[in-house]
Amino acid sequence: MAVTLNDVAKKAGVSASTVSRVISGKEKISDKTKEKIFSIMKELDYHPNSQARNLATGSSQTIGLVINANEKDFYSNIFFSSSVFGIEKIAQDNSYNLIITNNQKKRNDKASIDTLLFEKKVDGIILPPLLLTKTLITKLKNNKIPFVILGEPNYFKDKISWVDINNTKGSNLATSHLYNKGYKQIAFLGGSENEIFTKNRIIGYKNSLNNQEPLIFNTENSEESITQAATEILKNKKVDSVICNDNITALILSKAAKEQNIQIPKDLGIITFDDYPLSKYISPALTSIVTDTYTQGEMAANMLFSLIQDKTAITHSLIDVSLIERESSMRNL
Amino acid sequence: MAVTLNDVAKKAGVSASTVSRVISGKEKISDKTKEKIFSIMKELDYHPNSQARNLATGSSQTIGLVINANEKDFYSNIFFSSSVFGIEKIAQDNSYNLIITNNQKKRNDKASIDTLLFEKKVDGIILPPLLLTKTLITKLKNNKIPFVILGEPNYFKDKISWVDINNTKGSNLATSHLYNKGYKQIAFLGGSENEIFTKNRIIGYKNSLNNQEPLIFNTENSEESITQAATEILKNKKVDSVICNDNITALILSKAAKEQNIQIPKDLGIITFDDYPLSKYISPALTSIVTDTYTQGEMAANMLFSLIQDKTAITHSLIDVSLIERESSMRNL
DNA sequence: ATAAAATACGCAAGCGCTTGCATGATATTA
DNA sequence: TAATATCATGCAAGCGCTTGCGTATTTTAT
Repeated sequence: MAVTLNDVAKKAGVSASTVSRVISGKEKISDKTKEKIFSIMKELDYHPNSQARNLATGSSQTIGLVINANEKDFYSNIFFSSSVFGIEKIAQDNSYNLIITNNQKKRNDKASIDTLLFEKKVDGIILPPLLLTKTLITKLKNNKIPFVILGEPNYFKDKISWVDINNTKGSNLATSHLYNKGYKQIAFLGGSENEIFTKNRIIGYKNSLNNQEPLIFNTENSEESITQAATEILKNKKVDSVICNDNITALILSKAAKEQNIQIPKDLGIITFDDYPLSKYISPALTSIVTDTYTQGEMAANMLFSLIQDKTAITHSLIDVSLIERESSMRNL
Repeated sequence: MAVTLNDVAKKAGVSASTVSRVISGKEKISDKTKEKIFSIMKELDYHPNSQARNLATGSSQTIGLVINANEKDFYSNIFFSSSVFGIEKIAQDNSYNLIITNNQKKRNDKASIDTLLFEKKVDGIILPPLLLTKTLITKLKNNKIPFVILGEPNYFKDKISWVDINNTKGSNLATSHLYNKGYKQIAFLGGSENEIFTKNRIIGYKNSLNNQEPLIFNTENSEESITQAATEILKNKKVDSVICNDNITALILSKAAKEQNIQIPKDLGIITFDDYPLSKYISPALTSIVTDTYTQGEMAANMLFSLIQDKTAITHSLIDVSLIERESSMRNL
């Protein structure tokens, strides 16, 4: 049905190999035949069949992105979406396609990863830290499949390519900003230390502390848990400012504060990680640490393509963060 | 390097066809050889090469999703992410993979779509309404490529499969909710009638109006434009309630109102389309029309698989909406 | 017991493309 | 002008799998 290489070759009176070489452009072909073949390709509206090409070459011109997101979880959604845009951008720049698979615990787990890797033959894969088990690493290494982790991994940090947000720096910025504004007792609210990004944020927080004990309030990823921790913070009369692990946490805290007539930023300063587009429109607008997951995605994809070319090109990197000051920490000294 | 069908066949002392048949499971093979082959496949850790299979069968076991999103635009991101999860879910249920391509004007435009479609990378494709030009439709039809539109299309509504949110019903719900709360003069704020979803929302709004003229304030997708329209609304002393086209619009309006000491919901009722997870935590919490884009994605994918099986199975459908009442419209009568 | 039907499997061509090697034509050099 | 190098192209095998057709073997019916 569809027009094939051979159809083009026949019509042009040349062999299939010649047409193939014209398309790939990597070998010398006389200008005359080249033009002829190009015009015939146009005429017949020829499109190479990538399946066939891939079978012959052994490359799929495709990379995979595995995510482990609860479909209805906003946090993972928003994070996911901006990094995926970055990844897709770089893939497209390299004339690659991007296959996305959600790897849910509920579903038949590793099946989807295995399919991607061993059947679809993606040329490389980007994974979230949580999915990275030691057996998976072994499998990937054994099969020489390039991969990069979208975040700092728990194992083999040195032997694996990964990109993370510079979370410790984020906490540094937040902490010193609050001190500069005259706050004296800063608390950290949200997340669990099982999450490596939270762990890093807490490290950064602790490192920048001045004349105070760390005041850490971990939470689970649920409204109740966060509300409870927020209440506890507000009870603690020492605390005059809080670094929140994400926007929802910041909003829950902010709401609880309002209900107790605690004024923001006068009585309580708030900074949040992640700059959701909404957070500048709410009141008080939230001072935020900008975590550029789009760039993180770009970087991850770039690393992956380096690995695809040279399997030994292991690197890591941290995406820089910045602080945007808004009302929630703008205390008039 | 990798284990092939033939390796398995040789080791089992059978022909490749037999192994192939065992795998596909569609033909009679004796239990004895079946078991033998299965155990050898395990032993050798055999994975079928989908490139080869696809070349032989002509199917790619992959569907495509084309989006046209500005990578840094939150609106499109959040919309995109939930529908993509729905699509991916259904793809996985059907043992298909999902390729995602962002079709940016800046980039070489239709190249990405063409690659997906005509190089046999996908068996079908999901497109946003904006990308659907008449030439593309012709091309798709000519090539018998199954496709469904993620939203109501501008052309050929009857001859194309599509799923949209029931936007008119959304406006109906919002309007009658506001009337029930005792508001008398409802305005519609945001969006442009070029967007078909906005158009439908305005139709629904007009249809449910009671003893009032339509009060429509369209905006561009920019902060200034929205702020300006919001200011204008607040000047119009008739208006006592507003249906906003999205959350950011609602927040900008809400902020402007606060600055003028207009009280929500007492002096001004607000309802917004789309229920962002944040909107229940802000103050006033926003009454929202829930637009279930996850289900929309699922539905789109299901439609696509119907089309893949039977190219004539054209259908359309609207995803039901609901209203969640929160503070911004809770006037004490 | 014999014909007919069903079963289990092998053969080989084919899916559309790439690529190492070979070859004839043309250009370069001494 | 002969010898050598360079070009432009063709040949054919191969990538790993599927599938229509054919055949030997077993089962069922008579």
